[in-house]
Amino acid sequence: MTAPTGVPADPQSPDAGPRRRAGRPAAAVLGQDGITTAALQLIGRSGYDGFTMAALARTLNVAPSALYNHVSSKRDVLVLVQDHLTSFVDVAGFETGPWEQAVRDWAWSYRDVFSKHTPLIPVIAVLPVTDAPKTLAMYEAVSAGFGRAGFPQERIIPAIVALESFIFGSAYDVTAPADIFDSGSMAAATPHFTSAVRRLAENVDEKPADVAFSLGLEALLAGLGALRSA
Amino acid sequence: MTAPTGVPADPQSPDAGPRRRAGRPAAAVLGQDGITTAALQLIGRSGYDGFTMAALARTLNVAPSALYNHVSSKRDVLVLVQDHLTSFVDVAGFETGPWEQAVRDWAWSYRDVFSKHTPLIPVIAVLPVTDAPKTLAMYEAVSAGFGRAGFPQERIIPAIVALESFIFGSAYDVTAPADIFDSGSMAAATPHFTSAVRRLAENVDEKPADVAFSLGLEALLAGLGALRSA
DNA sequence: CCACTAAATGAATGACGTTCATTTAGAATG
DNA sequence: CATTCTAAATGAACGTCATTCATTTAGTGG
Repeated sequence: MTAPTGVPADPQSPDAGPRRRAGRPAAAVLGQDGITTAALQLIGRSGYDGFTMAALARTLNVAPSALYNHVSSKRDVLVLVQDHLTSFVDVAGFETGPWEQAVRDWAWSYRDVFSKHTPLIPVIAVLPVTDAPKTLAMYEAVSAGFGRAGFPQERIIPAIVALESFIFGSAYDVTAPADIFDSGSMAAATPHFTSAVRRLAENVDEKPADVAFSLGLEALLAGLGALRSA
Repeated sequence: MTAPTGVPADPQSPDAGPRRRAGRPAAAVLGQDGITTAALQLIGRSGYDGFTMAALARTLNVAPSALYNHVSSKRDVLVLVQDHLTSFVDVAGFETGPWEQAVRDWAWSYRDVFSKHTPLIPVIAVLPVTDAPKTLAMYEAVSAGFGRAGFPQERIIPAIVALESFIFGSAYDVTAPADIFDSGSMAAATPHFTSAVRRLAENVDEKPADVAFSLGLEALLAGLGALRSA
């Protein structure tokens, strides 16, 4: 219905760079790879609040609707980002070193990566591995390590899932405000809790989230390690 | 600007019940308690997708904007719901029974409650306890139990946080699709993982999420329990 | 009796994700 | 070289939400 103008006027504000005309450009918007890295940049710059399809399109000098030629939903973009981030998780230890240290390195790096991306956790946690090849590769490396370490086959997946659950929950913990346990005016009514919190606050050297993560991880390592036969 | 009619015509569709007139009714919209239980009902009926401020208002026979007299944001409602749900978590064991069984009961019930409310987890995980009195009460009961069981004061909060992290992550796991680990066409490229998954699938008696949760919880119980002095 | 105030209204706003008809211009085909 | 095919981009709608605001209403307390 709208009168086509052949060369549409650029409606962008003057600060925006020159916008590509319609038609097939040199290499599209760079496809899913380009979208993924652009999304990662945008998230790094503006956080997940500023991460909007419109903002992502602006980053790529493209109209928002153009994104839907390469991706079928915003959730799709999040999945791409998630899978990309997984390649930063350290699984090297599983090929060489002892099981315990391998799990330690893996778990810490896994937590660190996603503590900066907690909005992805609800997505990852229920995502079929088919939709995330790099994540699948990570599972393969970890599974192989568990097998080599002498885990019975039927315990490998449950053990990994248990560790992952702990990791995801702990990633949230990293982002919690420092005063999350400050009971404020209710302190008198909660003596045991309040005194325990005070003791925790006395330790100024280590971050509370790291203390809790270390404690839980070492407990899991000891408990799960006992399942090995070798 | 709009001409006031004194008695405004009810613009609702015929299926809606009689709408209250403006002004101060008998007991408001029931205040925060009423909103909380209405929200819980609505979520139970329509899930978190259907849980919208408009839908919540309709449940209460009220205009959406009226909710903002009692609550300052949708997130506020979620916090109210979260705190209410916490009262369903079982902490009875901490007052009577042995520590291990108390933690078991607590952890399982905690996971079960929030596995049906995973959209609340990002909210809970970073929520200051001041904003959630019932949650604070739960922490008090748990802290007291840990103290009685002989935990050193400075380890109580980290231990609870570690357990909670594991619980939150595991709550997501409960909602994961059954085929989440089906590697599909990539099966050949991931032999270790694929064979481990196959072994898991052979167990038809127990749900995978329960196996993983039990495994991780028992490991944590053993590992953390060793911290007790008594 | 009157001023005060809690509470409800409904219209308006501003994001945001997503859809769709249409256009464009390389690539492929003959 | 002409024609057809098609991936990719456009911009104008939508529809859905949360949230705000000026205004009205009706108990309550002085």
